[in-house]
Amino acid sequence: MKTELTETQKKILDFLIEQIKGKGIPPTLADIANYFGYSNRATVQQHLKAIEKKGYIRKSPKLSRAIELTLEDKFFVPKPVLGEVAAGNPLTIYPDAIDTVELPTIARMPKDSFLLRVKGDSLKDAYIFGGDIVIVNPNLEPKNGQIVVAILDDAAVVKRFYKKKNEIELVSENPDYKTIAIDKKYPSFKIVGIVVGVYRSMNKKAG
Amino acid sequence: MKTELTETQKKILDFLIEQIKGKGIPPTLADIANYFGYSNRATVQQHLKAIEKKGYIRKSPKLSRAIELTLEDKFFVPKPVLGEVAAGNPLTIYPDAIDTVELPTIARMPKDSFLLRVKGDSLKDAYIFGGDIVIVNPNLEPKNGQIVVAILDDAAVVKRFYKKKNEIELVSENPDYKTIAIDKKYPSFKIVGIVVGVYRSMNKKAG
DNA sequence: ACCTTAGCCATACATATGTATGGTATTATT
DNA sequence: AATAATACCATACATATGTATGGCTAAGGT
Repeated sequence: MKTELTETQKKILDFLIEQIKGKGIPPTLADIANYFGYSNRATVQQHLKAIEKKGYIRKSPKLSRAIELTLEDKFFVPKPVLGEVAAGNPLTIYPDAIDTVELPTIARMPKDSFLLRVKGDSLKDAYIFGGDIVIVNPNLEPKNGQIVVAILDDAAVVKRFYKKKNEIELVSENPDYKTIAIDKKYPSFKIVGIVVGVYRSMNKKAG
Repeated sequence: MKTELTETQKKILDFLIEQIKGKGIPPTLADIANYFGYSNRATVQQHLKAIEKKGYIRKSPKLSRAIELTLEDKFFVPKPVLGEVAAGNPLTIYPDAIDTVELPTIARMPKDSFLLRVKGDSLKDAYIFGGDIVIVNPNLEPKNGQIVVAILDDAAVVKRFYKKKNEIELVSENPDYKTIAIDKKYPSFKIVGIVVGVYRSMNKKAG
């Protein structure tokens, strides 16, 4: 059914997904034309018609911005996961996306937030398990007792945060792992963000 | 800054949130007028102007559907929770929303899905705990081993689903609770939907 | 050479959409 | 009684938006 898209059509579809998923509102033909530098909406119109014909989008006639992603029928839209983060022992954080989670449409990213997949079980007493996706907000100040993502010597960890006098304690919610204490001036330490939520898809067998 | 909204304005704002968050695309003035039975777009126009003046939305002039929710800055948007659902013993399901979860914008509801807050711990071995929000999709056929929400004698339960020859088994993921077996013809039994995801906010202390 | 496909532009058109303005009725407040 | 705010309607207008049609070029297949 679905034929391959040409390069140009792919770029336009990418733009559509980016706008719809990211910005939340489908663009008008004029928007698309403007973005790609087309002087004419008819050009866009023809590309959209081609993309629709190949089954990737659906359009309602005469209505503005009425572009729907057919992908959405699958309920799941790919979202990049920035890296794996160790709840147990530190793992390397990857510069690029290392994996793609099938995140349901329920999961539209909060602005500036990002996702990490948790590996290990050091937070199991906080009910966060390996395979869970944590939603990380980098724009919040950590408070004592909150679960944070931190980078320590180029590796990322998820731990509960406690601020002491001269050092910061990162404690696991699992007695098998011991607390990490970091001097506040330690250079290669950085709080990446705060875990504001946990999401777990039920596609794979839970547990 | 933000003044109180009138009843009518509240209803319109609710509709806006519902459309933007649920359907993914802001409505046109005509859409809103149609929904509320207004014969005229100008009526809507004036309401929107009032709502904007009070700071709840932002509009871009001359552009179609260019209604933004100012709430979105807060990252969290209120979502109704339809009821409580017992993971342990059945509880009554409420006709209206009993509570409101601050669901992050990461959590845009899949179409027709709804939320339930889990009470009890019968699913703890499936890593679902009391207080968690389950996302329920009523439009999927349950398969063996999936976690479903079911109504049994006017009470709702969350259990793992298994289809047998003449009966349906609902098993808890916790040895403390015993399996429920229902004859397929039992009248007051109904599968409500399938749990497609679990969300837990980290606002309150986890655990 | 011929045809198809992709990619782009220009023009023209219908209407969907937002906007401005003025009017009426109701209710509450002063 | 006067005033203001809310809620709704009708009409008129400008333009944003989608659509239809034709034409032009480059690349590739037959």
